[in-house]
Amino acid sequence: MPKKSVQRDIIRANILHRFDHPTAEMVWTSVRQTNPRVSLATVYRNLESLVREGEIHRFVVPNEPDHYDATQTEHIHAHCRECGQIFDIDVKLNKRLSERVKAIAGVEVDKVQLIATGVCQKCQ
Amino acid sequence: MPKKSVQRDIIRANILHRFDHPTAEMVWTSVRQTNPRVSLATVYRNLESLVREGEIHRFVVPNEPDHYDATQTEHIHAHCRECGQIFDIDVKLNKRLSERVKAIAGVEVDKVQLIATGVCQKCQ
DNA sequence: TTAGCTGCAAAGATTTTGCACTCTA
DNA sequence: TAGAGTGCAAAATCTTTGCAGCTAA
Repeated sequence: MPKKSVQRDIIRANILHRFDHPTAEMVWTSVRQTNPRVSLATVYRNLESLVREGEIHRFVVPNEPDHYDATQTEHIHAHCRECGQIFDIDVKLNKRLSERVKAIAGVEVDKVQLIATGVCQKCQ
Repeated sequence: MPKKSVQRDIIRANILHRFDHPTAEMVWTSVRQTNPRVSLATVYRNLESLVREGEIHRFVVPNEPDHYDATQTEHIHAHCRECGQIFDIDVKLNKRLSERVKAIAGVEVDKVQLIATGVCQKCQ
């Protein structure tokens, strides 16, 4: 169990209460508005800690730093390469897919990330 | 059209003739065995150029540098976090999925990347 | 000849880590 | 008060870029 800390509470509250899928730096920017002394390293450390505990997820985006996601239901991401916005798409494929991967490649899958890249309506 | 160059031919041949999904550095290591003077920057530049021309694809892997892939048929990747090996899984989901993303989020998708992370048989 | 490539080194971008200090349990 | 968390700066990692020289067209 991580020890309680002011910074941890702030960072945790921030990521849990927003609906975009911020990068560490985005969380940092937001957190600093009320708590200017929080360092980016602390944001990274606490986000990683929340990932370890399963409260949030970290995912890769092409040509971008990693993003974090507090949504717990199964879904995939669409990413607009123009404005950077990330959209949740409610698609369930983990179970069947994991079975298939296990059968074909022998890999015991514990994490599936799907990212669809394109251009959103506003940016077209 | 890119201009012909010895380095380009070597790098292109290397990535097209291997079946793993190497990172730029892996291509570099391989290429240097026969051509020690090729620089890593040139490998990156030529791989990017091949991506632009559609001969290969570049894809993200969690906690790893980007990988490149010469396979042209639609598929997804399974990644062993222990040994780093990447497996191709023949799964078609682009078309239906892209339609869904378009309908729900309004994103015109041109690239779908799915990566399933876990532990392979050998590493279990 | 000249526009594009290359190697090298440096810069950029992202993320992690060492260390001295602070705070929680 | 011991151990964990923090800020800061430095290091680590991956990738791109500036520049002077080389090469293909």
